[in-house]
Amino acid sequence: MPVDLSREELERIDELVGARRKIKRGTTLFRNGEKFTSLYAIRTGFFKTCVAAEDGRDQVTGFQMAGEVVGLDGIVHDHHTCDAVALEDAEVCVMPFDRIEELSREVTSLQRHVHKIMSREIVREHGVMLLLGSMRAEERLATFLLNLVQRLHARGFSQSELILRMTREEIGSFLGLKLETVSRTFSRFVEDGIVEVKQRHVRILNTDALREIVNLKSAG
Amino acid sequence: MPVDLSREELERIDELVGARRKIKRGTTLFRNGEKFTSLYAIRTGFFKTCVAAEDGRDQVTGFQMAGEVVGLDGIVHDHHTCDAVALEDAEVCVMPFDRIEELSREVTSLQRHVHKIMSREIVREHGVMLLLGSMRAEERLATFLLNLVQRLHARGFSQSELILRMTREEIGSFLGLKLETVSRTFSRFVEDGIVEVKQRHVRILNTDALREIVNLKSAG
DNA sequence: CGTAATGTTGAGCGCATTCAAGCCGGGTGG
DNA sequence: CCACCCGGCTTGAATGCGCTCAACATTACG
Repeated sequence: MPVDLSREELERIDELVGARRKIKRGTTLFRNGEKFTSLYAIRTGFFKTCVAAEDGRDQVTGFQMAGEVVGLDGIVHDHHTCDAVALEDAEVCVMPFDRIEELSREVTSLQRHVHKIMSREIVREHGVMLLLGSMRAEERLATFLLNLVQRLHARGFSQSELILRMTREEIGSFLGLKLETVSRTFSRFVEDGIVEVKQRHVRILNTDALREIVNLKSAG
Repeated sequence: MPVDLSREELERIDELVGARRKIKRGTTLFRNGEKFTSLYAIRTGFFKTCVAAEDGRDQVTGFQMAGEVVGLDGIVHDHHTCDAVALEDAEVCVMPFDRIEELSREVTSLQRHVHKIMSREIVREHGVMLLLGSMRAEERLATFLLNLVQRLHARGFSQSELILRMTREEIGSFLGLKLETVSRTFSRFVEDGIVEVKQRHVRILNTDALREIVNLKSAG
């Protein structure tokens, strides 16, 4: 948790980090219906969260990487309402929510931090709603790639190269597209010289072109 | 705020309700870019919240009614990232966020309540993402109507009759559809005897049929 | 090395959109 | 009181984007 804190505050916050937990690729950190006890800070690895409709269809609601927090959905009803699945071997810090609430009554900056994390998630989801509600396939994929590479860059990775940890189907589920459409859209980007794609390895050749696709939208 | 509280706690919470504010129909409670200071509990009236893309398109992210809270988006960056527009004359309680944080350090049940409100919003948005990402027009509108009537019923209104406070275009924006599609879908429901529609007045004749539409989905 | 999972590509279709015309209802001013 | 206007709504016809279905290619993995 990268916040400005005094040493004393930091020591207090160490208290709330309970056990660490390793999650094997393909297994769940928590599942829809399970009792909610903790938030999880991702240390390493990559997750997806998804909600399910009764008929079996599911919607990926987000992809999370190191430094991000999952589990906020469970607070309202004391039970989780989505699944968190590791897309590669991962490790998380388990932060019992009781402790978080207890500590954030004493440490103002932690309280503030928790509020911001939740608000950030709300704002992020607003962005996804905009994407799902009004963008076309190319815009969605361009937005997705830019967002992903930006978050990776903030973690010290390349601005132009990335490895997708998720399948075309999972990307499609997140973006409200079928996997074939995702694949075709990738191919169009490749034809246009915007990216190189070799399976899950993506190299962005022309970031500005991606930005244009996002900004032109239907106005073009 | 309907929570179980001791008398003392209730008195403390009264402290955080600052002024009330009246919002005329068509005007904004807050706007994208404005400084964030407070959350707002809706006392009367009906709001929409919407985010804007650079090119002018906007996406309605939700409709809010009495008893619901708006403004959570502003916490992360100390500025609002969406607009809240009154769809009819409305009145809200202004709750300065400083006071909320202060008080919720002392009143455990308030702290818990604030966390639940934010988590509830996150879960609600998951549902909208599922809708936008994987449902067809009929399912979206059926889901929308059922949700609206259920929330109204919880406030003492009819289970089967409602007045839409928003235009077809606003419904469409929320559901990721064009206004013509919303209109056509309403017409289809009318043909099928599921609802009666006279402008913004809607009477649900067959709730089960709406539920079926939602649950059958593409599996049908 | 063989099998299953994942990804690519093609052809045809269908649902929602686009474009366009007309309708309804409420409000305003003559 | 009626004529008019304008925003909101409905409906029709044609288009097109993304989906479905299907075949094949590639990769991962036991």
